[in-house]
Amino acid sequence: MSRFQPNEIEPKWQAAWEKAGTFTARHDPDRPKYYVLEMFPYPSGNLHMGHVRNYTMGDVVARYKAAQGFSVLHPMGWDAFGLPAENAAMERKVHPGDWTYANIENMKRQFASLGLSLDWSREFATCDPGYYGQQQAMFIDFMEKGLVYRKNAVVNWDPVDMTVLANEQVEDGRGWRSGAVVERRELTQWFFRISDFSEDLLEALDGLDNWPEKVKSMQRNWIGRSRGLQFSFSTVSAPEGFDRIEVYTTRPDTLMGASFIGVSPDHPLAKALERDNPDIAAFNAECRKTGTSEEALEKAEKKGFDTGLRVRHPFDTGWELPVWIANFILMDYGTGAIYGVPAHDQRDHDFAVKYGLPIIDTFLPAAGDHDIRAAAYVPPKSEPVRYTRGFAGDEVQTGEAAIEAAIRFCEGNGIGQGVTRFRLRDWGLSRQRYWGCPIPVVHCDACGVVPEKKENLPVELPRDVSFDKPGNPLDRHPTWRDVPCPHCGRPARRETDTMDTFVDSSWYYARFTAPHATTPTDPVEADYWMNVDQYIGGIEHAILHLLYSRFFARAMHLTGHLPQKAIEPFDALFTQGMVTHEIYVTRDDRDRPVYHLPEHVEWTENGAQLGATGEPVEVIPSAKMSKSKKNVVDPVNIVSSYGADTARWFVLSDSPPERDVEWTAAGAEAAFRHLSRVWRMANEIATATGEGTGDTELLREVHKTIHDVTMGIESFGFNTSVARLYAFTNTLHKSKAGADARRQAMRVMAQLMSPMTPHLAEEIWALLDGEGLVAEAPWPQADPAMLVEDTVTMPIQINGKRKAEIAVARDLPKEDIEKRALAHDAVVKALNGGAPKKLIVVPGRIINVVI
RNA sequence: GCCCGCGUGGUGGAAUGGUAGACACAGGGGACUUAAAAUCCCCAGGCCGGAAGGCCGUGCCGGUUCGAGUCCGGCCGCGGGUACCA
Repeated sequence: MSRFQPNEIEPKWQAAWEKAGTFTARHDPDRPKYYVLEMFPYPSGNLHMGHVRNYTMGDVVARYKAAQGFSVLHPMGWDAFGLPAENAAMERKVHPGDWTYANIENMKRQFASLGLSLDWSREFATCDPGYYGQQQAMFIDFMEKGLVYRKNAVVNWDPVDMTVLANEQVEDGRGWRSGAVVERRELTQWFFRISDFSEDLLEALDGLDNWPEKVKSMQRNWIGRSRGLQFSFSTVSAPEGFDRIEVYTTRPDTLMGASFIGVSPDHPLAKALERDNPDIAAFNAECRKTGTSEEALEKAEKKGFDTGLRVRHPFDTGWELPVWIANFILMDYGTGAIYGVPAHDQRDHDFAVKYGLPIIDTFLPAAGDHDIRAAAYVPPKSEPVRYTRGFAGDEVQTGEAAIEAAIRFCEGNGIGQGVTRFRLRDWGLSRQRYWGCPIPVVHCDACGVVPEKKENLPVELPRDVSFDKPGNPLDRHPTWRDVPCPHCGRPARRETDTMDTFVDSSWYYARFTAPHATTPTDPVEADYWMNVDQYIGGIEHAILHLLYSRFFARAMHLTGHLPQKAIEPFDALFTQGMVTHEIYVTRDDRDRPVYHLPEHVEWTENGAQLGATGEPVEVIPSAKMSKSKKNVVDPVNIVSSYGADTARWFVLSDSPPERDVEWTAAGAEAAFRHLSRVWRMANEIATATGEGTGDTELLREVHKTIHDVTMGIESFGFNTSVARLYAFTNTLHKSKAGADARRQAMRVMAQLMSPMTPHLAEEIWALLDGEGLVAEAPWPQADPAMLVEDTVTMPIQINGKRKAEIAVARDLPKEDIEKRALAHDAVVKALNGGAPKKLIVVPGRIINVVI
């Protein structure tokens, strides 16, 4: 017998599938469709284990659903715009387009070796003009529907490189290349009105029954609906135009505990004051040196500046409160101004202690006490508390009741009004970069902002650009920028901002239903294939990508590009865990981290070191594999030495799909050994003859295995399906059943393995005279009658601890089980002549004797 | 900081509130072999014990329950997101 040789059988079956057109999606009105989609990859140039895991999972679902008779759509494409291409252009003097398409070619070849059941005829990259041109057409439609607008927003500005930085490019407040302190700078930018959909995007989450609760929970918090009071304080001797300061609070019941007013450094009042006050200007400038990310702002040391202005408390005009500028107040949320209640907010408490501001309690525990000097008192809003400075509602009431009472009271007294607000901000889509989808508008001195004519789309990126200077090459392109106005024909300027790459990935699922259509979608195809029945991707996309896609589907429906049923485009979502790996780092002469690929690191008795130089390497615990940290593993080596089936089997077997998995080399060898063993068994069985014993027992195991493996796939418990197939391999190996029974068992096993190890499954299927391709064979059915056992083993617990077990007939009445249990030696001994306090019998499950 | 997860043997993990550790990896013992590889068989949570058996055990502390890895509360640690990484 020859050996198991994946590099021979895998290309053979890949060719057979291609010849048969097995994976070509067919619009077949007579069959139920199933659309399975994995989040498409960024073409970094190399497949990594995270891809293998993600796409193998999707492939299991796709192949399984096909076997169940569905007309399956399982497409693949490339999320091809983005920063790394521009970085490559700067570092290696290659054109971003050339770099990207070369990466795609390379990765596609690697993909092919995995034997995924993909319909490559639908492939596209988001950087194809054919794709982004349709995106531009939709942008224009969105403009017409009022879903797009422009406003000022802040960006990270590198004053040395004179360029806008991504948050990722800001390290400790400094630009990653220049090392310059980053500043916040305002630019006019394009926005989608996603916040118009806040309520709908929130409410509709309740209907997404097949989404993970954690993702819905994250989105709910992100959208962040809050109920509160908006009102204004009247100011004392403020600059002109600032007679009032508008604030929003979710805790109006604490108004009598107000201690100060805080405004954002970006608040109009703060900006007005800094014109005449150099100290305020200096403070604000200092605040603006914090990056734009929420994380940076929130983690920064809380600082304030007393403006000297005062406001009057709305309940008591003799009570004046100081107005501070505080660096932790975000201009983007609420009104950019708050009042601080140190007694009931820890951040305000810290601030009050730091600057010697009063701490005034408004409520205390209903029973007991709380030292308000030491820490803020912040009980859950649902907990009843005793109001010491209440002004509406009962003395003892919950925060929730008090908030509503306070809103009613204030509204009744002409002090502001109750409002519902959302944390969700509009989606800023402008990027000052080259490698993205051009925003298809023209700026004309006479006509203003004019959309490009649709017949002129796509607005293509110019090829001839240089990256020798930082900043957006489109901005300094000699000819691309200067165009006639589409409206009046006079000289005008193209918009040089491109779109956020999240726009590209917000509708690709819809484009896959008609990837070659001359409109963004084709109504007939969209109607047949939408929605995505199963979407699979990383948890890191739980909020932004998925929320933006939900918004985009709604916007596409409003502009006639998707049917009503597709406004929630993903019927079911599965978030797989990440593939993690240790990180290897050394420091450069400026003590900045330099990351190293695992393949460049060697382990010695002194620890990890660089293979080339022997320089010691610091090992940082496992984290998400990312190109920037270089903690990536190349699966190509595994495929070339063990074959795709081994790689697939391994990534499915070692960890539950939703959990992170740390990649190890150890398991690959074991996976290969197992598949070799299965292959050997199939060869033995193929030539076996004669009768044996235990045919029925083997058949029962076959049916139990069908059941368990099927349940595993249905519930995304691929690792348990794999474990079950391991166990069945052992069973079949030990079985003394006759040749026919073992052949039948082996054929079923090939079918059950086919979604996971499709090449080996085909080989075995052919070896055992299976009909046609196993990839096109119907899924085996478990016979329910074969699944039930006649006797069951029941554990006997005494006081909740297992002490014995008895075997009873499956349908033995409860009373008889009780009798049998009480008669058991261990129970008799434990009872010592007495009667049990309680006897719990769950038939088929457990017996618990309480003494 | 805030939001969301996760935490089980040496390792990856299994377990509708009902026998914790299935199935593997690494390890140990044995068979086969001149030998090795490969393959096959067996052992294996910890502690005590020759064994029978006993005690402990799912990050930590507490609670609900006849019964908690699973549910609830509070900690600790790790990870993801934090609106310009994708």
